[in-house]
Order: sequence, then structure tokens, then C-alpha cells
Amino acid sequence: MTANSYQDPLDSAFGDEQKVPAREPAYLSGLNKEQREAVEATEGPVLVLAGAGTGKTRVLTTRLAHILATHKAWPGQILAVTFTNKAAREMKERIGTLIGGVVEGMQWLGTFHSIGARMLRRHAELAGLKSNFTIIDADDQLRLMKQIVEAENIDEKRWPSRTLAAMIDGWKNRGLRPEDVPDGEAHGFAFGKGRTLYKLYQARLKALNAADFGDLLLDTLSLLRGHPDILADYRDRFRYILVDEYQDTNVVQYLWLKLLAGTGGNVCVVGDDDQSIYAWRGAEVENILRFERDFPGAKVIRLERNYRSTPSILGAASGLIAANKGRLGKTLWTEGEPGEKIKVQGVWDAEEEARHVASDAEALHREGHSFAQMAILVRASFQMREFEDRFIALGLPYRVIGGPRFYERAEIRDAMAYLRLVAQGDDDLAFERIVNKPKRGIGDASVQALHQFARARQVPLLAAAREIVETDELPPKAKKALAELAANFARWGDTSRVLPHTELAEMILDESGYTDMLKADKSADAPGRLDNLKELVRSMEQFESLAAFLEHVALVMELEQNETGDRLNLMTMHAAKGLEYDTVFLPGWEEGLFPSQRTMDENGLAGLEEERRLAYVGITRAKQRALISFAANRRVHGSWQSALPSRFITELPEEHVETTVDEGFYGGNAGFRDNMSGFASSYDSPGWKRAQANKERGYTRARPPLIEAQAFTVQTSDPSATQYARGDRVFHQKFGYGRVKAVEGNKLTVDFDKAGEKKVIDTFVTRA
DNA sequence: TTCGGAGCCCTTTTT
DNA sequence: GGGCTCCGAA
Repeated sequence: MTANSYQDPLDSAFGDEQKVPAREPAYLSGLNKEQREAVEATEGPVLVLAGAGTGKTRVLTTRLAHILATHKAWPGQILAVTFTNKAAREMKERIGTLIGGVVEGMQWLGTFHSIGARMLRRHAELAGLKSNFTIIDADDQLRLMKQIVEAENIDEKRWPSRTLAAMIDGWKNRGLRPEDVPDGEAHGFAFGKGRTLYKLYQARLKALNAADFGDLLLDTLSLLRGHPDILADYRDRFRYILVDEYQDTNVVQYLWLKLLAGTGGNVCVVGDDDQSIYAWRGAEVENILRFERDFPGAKVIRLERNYRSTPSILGAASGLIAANKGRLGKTLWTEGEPGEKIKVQGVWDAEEEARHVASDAEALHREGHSFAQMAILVRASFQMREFEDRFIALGLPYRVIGGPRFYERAEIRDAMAYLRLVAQGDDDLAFERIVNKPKRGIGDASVQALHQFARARQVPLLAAAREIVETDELPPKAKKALAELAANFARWGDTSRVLPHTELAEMILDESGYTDMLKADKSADAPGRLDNLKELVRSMEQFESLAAFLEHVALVMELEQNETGDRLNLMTMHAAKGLEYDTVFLPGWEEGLFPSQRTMDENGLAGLEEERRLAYVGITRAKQRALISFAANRRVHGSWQSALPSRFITELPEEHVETTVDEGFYGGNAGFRDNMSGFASSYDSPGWKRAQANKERGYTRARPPLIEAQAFTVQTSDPSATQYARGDRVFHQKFGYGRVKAVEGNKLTVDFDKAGEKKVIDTFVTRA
């Protein structure tokens, strides 16, 4: 099919070969020895261990181009899997650039999930679904789970559906169907009901003609396992298999891949064990560690030459990651001048931190650096808020990458639910979502009655609505509203066959009363919501049909952003993987936040090591400079907490780090900081600090931190002894008076009279 | 049925 | 600080 219509763009793209005496295609030039080896080793299993910044993406795309250029396979015969849509998109674009023009027919290039969805749709009936099944997201998944938990009379308080959802996800990630779950685990939820609930959930999904993200992989795996003919067909089709970010594959993905590759397949996986940061999502670093055993005779190629970062940055990152055990071990190297040291800075609180990042960014910008080449990488998305506030206040252009997803906004999900229901009358989850939105007087009681009615007749809710309004089961008001809604959907369904989907969407939003509801809404964000809906309609334009649009949204969840222009980038470290910037800001390096307390509590040492890998990923995004900061105070769950600098800071090799103290600290004079590490002690005396505190007295701001006049330094190694001793009375600006309970370097454990026991840095207290 | 207020629990990271 | 649920009143 594809092969027939495929017009070989490569002949023209690589046609220049004749002019060059050496018969070497242009795309190979500029590759180093190892990279080239990875490109040319097309046959048999290959493992490419690609350290950060070693040209991994280039190797991957060149390899694909090479396979195409040498006519080893048609585009449709290559399976190329990535983790993110972003990576898939980028790969497509880069291959296009390499071979000139757009790549047509690479229909098996995509994320695990999108490829899984494609396979599943082809053979849906074998998995108990119809080919037009709905892909539900985490939100729908949770609501479904809640219904089941409720129906089973389980105490939601004690056994939250979130937990159940997480467990089921985990099982699916490990390739376990309900019957495969080990008894011990299956009984672990709600007094042994784990397996039953999992079964019930799957049954509900099938009844709804729906699949969740996990099913896209697990159902596909079961499909291939249960139907050797189908498997043989795919094996035959995929002449070459390529997997990016192999260290992030989970068990299902691994099994799926092994099945498709067979033992002697041409499978090439690329990854870096040091960048494995998705164990929490079921990823198994083990997969990459045992590749050679899984595919005997595999060729292993290491890419160790870093082309991205300065020696200082690379040195700092390497020093940090060396603290992890159980690595395959690589020695990255780079050439050139050492470059700027990594700057580490302590600030008072998150607001202060944002102020600094913004002013540093502006200063760099004045020196001629573009904002687009700067990124702020945070551990958790809630940290973004302070930065956004600051950037907005300053009018600094920025963009959030990966942030709160467009399609996850309530108004968008509502609109999508209407559209889903038009496309698929049996989408009960969508129906429930919008049945009373906008308010139509169809309350819980009516919906419950409708549910029973539907269940008794074994029909979807929308169909049941049409029938129930012919009876007297509902109060008149609800009956009338429901009748109107059902009539609307019938009409929209008819219209959808003749009207372009964008116009249909506008019509639905109008006639359902949804836009009117928002127009009548006086709250501050209502206008924004209306804009979002307009944006939604606009985004539909690029799709051929409503179905194509719905599929895209379900799998991609992101709105194609074309916010061009010179903007600062703001994202989580997870979202930053694979990206690079001249300047990288790494705020929030505090114990508890990064490394995350929760990860450490839940996964102990393994969790800590994953956090450390994340730190490694963060630092190695930087090409020229990295600025790490930590705040002494941060608001957690609404209350203020003091924090200690992250242990990762002390793990950075001293020779690559420059610790700075902020002048702005002492009097609000923003600007560049002096390197204080040599003479910080002159600012250390309690008397000096008290003097500063007095100077600041009377200065207030909207919320705590009480004062700004605090100075402290951070020891990047071996904190020197503090001037405080056990038993000393001390005063802390936020916690008040207390007595020192323990001393560890410059960190004090203080039993505060009012605030209780806290750990603080000595420079944050004064003698009382 | 809807709305408002009080209390509760939390929140990492993503396809 | 906020989002959610539960509860009582209109």
C-alpha cells in the first residue's frame, strides 16, 4: 500500500553522490567514528549507549535516513518508537531535512502509545473492542474507577480510587492482566478485592468501548501473543526497528518489542542508563542493562564524546552522577575551554528566587543572549507559578513547555465531551460529564435513575435518555431538559454528516448553552475560557475529520504551540529531556523538594538515585552555563517551611562550582552578586546581622518571610564548624525563639518554643 | 436542585 | 493555598 504510492525522494536527495569521487553519502560526513558505526550497523541487534549531548538524535535520524537511502526498506517497513510526541515530531522533521522534503509513509514512527493505538484499532474486535473505541485519559479513568469503588461499597476514604488507579496502571505497565496479577498483590487492595476491581474496571471499559493508556500497550501485546498470524505479519513488515530512550521502556513495552523483533531482528535501541527518570511510571532500567542477554550477539556502541556542554558543566554533572551505583558506566569527555563554573546561590524564598532568575536572564539578554536559549527547569510544576508571576510582572516573554495541558482544562474537556458524544453515542463518560453542564436541572437523582434505566436495558446512557423521556420515571423538569438534550444530540449527529467539524463544534457550543453559560459567568477567568474554546475550534481546522481530531487529542494532549519569538523557556526537568539551552536555571535545589521527599520515602535509595539522575539530566541540558539556586523558605501546602540545600549541591565537585551570595539580600539592591565564598565570614557576625535587621525594620511586604536582611553561605563541601553549640538560645525570624538541640556542620536542629523542632542553617538564626 | 461554607487532604514527575 | 467533598439552608 504505502510502498506502491511511495515516490522515492532519496534518489534526488542523495543524487549528488556521482559528483563526489569518494562514494560516500553526504549525510555521513561530520559523524565521528562511533556515531558512524551506529549509523552503518544496520543488521542485527544494536545497543547504542549514548551519553548526554553525544549526538544521539543525530545518529538516530541519520540511521533512518541511511536505511532509506540505501533502499534497505521502504518508510512503511520501519518501526521507530519514541516516548514523547515531541521526540516523534522532531525525528520526522529531521529525517525530512536530511533527505530533503517531507517524509511520507513513515506511518510507524510514533510513540509507543500511538503505535499501540494504531495496531489495536486494526484488530480491535480481537480485543473485545470496536475499531472506533475511545481512548480515555487519566481523568476519565479516575471517574470510572470511582464509580466502581462506590458500587462495590468500598470506603473511598480508606481505599482511594486514585490508589486503585495507580495500582492498575502499575499492573498494566508490567504486562499483567487481572488473572496474571500475583495473589499477594491482588489482595493488597480493599481486603483482597484488587483483582476483582481490576476485572470490573476492564469489563466497564469494554462495555464503554474504551481503552485507557495502559490498554493501548497491554491489549496490543495480548493481541500479538494470542494471534501468531498477526504477529508474523508485523514481523514480516518491520524490517528495521528503532527505539529511542530505551532506558525508559517498561515491561509491556519491552515484551511487545521483543515479540516484534524476534531473536534475530534488526533492532536498534538507543539510550542512556544515567538518564532513566521514569521508574515511577514503570520504566525498568534493567531493560537496557540486559539488552545483550536478550539479543545475543548484539553490538554495543558507546557514544562518549559530548558536543554540547563545557568541560565545567560536564565535570559537575559527571561528578554528581558518579554517586550512583549500578550504572553501566560511561566516561563522557569534551574539548574546549573549561567555561563558566556552575553558580550556586542561596536565596530567602521562592519569590526571591524568581526575582533573581528573572534579573539574571535580563542581564544576559542585555549582553546579547537570546531568551530562547535560556531555560528554567523545575522539579515540580507547582514551582512554575512564582516564575510566571514574576515574568508577567516584568513583562518578560516566556513560554511554558509541557505545562498544564490545554486539553486538560475543564472547558476544553467539556467541549470535547460534547464532540465525543456526537462522534460516539455510546460514550457514557462523556455523557455523564455534560449531562448537566450547563445546568439544566438534571441533578444527581435524575442521573441515577437514568443509569438504572440504562443498565436494565443494556443500552448507553444517551440511548436510554431518549427512551426514558417517554416514561414517567423522572420529574417533569428533568424529563423536559433531558428530552431536549437528546433531541439536540440527534440533530447534531445528523448535522455532523454534512457540516465541517469546526462549524459543527461552534454550533454545539452555541446550542448547548455552553457559551452562554460562560458569557454569563462573571468570574475573572470566564473570558479566558471563552478564548480557549475559540482556540479549540481553530485547532480543529488542521484535521480532516472529527474522528481524526479526537484521536489526536487523546494521544497528544498538547496543543501545537506556535508561540514564536524570543521567549524564556519554563518546564519541568522531565519535560526537558532531550533538549538543550545555552543557559539553564535550576531552582529549588532543596532537601525534600529535590530530591523529593516523597520519592525517597516510597522508593528509598532507588528513588534517591533516580532523583540524582534527574539532576544529571537537568545540568546536562546546559551548553554554556548552569545556575543552581535554593531557597531557605518555601511554602508547602500553604504553610511556610524552612529547607536545607539539596545534598546534590554538596555532591557537585568543588572545582566546578562557584557559590555566590546575593547583594539584594542585604538591601533590596538587585543586580549581580559578588563571589562571597572567600570572605563571607565578615557578614557572619550576629552583630552585623542584627544591624542589618534593624535597618530593614519597618519594611513590610504582603506576606512572610519577615525580613530580607539575612546573609548566609553554603559550603559546597565539608561545612565548617558553626559558632553555635547545643543548648544555645537562638532567634529565628520566622520561627521565633528556640534552643539548639543538635549541631551538624552549619546545620542546626532547633527546638523552637512555638514552632517546634526544625532544621535550619546557622546563618538564619541569631543568638538570643 | 443548587449554592455556600466548613473542613479535609494533599500534590512530583507523563503517555 | 487550593481543590474537593460533605452538609445544611434556600
